[in-house]
Amino acid sequence: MAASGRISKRDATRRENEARILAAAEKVFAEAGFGGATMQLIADMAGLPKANLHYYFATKEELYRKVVQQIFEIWLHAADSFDDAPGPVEAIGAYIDAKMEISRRHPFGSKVWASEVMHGAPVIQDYLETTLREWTKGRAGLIQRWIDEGKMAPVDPRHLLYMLWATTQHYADFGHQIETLNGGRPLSDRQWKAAKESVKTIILRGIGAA
Amino acid sequence: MAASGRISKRDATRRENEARILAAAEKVFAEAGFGGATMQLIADMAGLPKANLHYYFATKEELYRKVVQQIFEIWLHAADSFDDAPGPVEAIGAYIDAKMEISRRHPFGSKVWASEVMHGAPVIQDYLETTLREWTKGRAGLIQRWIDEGKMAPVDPRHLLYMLWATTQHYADFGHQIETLNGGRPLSDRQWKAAKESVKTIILRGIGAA
DNA sequence: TCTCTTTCTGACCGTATGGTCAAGGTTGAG
DNA sequence: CTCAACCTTGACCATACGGTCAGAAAGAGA
Repeated sequence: MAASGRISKRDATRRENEARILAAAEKVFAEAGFGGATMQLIADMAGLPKANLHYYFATKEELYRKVVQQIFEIWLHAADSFDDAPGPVEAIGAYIDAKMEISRRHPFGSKVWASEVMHGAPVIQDYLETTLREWTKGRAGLIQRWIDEGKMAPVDPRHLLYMLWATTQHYADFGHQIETLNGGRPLSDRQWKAAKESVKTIILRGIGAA
Repeated sequence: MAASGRISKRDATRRENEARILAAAEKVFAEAGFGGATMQLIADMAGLPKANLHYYFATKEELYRKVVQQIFEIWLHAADSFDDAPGPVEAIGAYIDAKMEISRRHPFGSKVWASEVMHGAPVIQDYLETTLREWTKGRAGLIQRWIDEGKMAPVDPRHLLYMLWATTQHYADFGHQIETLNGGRPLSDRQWKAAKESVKTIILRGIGAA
């Protein structure tokens, strides 16, 4: 029974299996693309028989959709940093920090998202047209207000947002390239910190807010 | 015979067919990913029977490799802008212009490249380790010199380069998202110009070179 | 025109993939 | 303990895909 806070063994197993599958799927979709990913590979990586995947997720599309949605949630949540800030320096600084952290912690998710958008967003087009459009409109308005109040230089708010997305996500999506150019080694803690600082410094100075 | 400047009908056809196939392949690989792309679809788009593709390109991998190489060439060529410039403003300004123009003219190529790198660069890893590594080292050194000469603010040259790549390529790779946020319409000439200016303004001011 | 080489193509093949299913196991409420 | 609901899985199926091939067509040189 689930009426109390008690979770039954069934519920626990279900949750764990779903989580395992989603994690494996995220990785496989990121590394092979939707077309290149196979249910068998995801199953192996999750340590479950393939038929079991289809018990939890009827089709490959459905599984993929869940993965993409999961990422979108994380994405949106990072935007909170943007809100409760008095001005552009704090807001954008915190947003860059948050998004860089996501790039570091969820590189697979970022890649799946990038892949989805690059392929014309067949699965999450409606999100783009509703949630993301709203979000963008709101933040662009906020930035415009800061400009009007003289808190930053007059730049096109939308292109600034694109720049923030591009720059931060690049560290996840092109992580392999960066790693190669770093002598084949992943960025160290110190290097990640330097990356964050570089991005923040250039952009904040670039918008005349530092 | 081809000893003279004369091109035989055969050579002409060959060239045209290869070009058609490569163009179709670029588009299909960009829109579906390597795994999602099918030789049949590429063939249809090129207006040739599938078996004919295999006459010109033995395998799907070989065709894909050619597509990626083609892009890499264009990529490198854009870097010329970087060289014959007296200082950061001219060099980086011209580089941004060139790369934005590529994003606009070759969005499919950019996507294929992004996809390739995101999947761990299985095909062009050697290019990353040789040509790109050299190129990056050279430009980073150049930027460092400008910093030492007081022509720009002290920023990490590599992270600046990543920022340039990320920002400019974003307009190709995430073009669909940008289009959606633009009310479903592709960016107009005017908007592309504004994009270029925004990027240049923010980055050049960001590195204290404007 | 004749002949040799290159190009073209419909039909075909083996394989891998997404998805199904029926039978058997496990869990938990009453 | 019982039974219904839920979960697990090996075996199976239809399809679609990359790639092959034999022979027809077309071009180039003589």
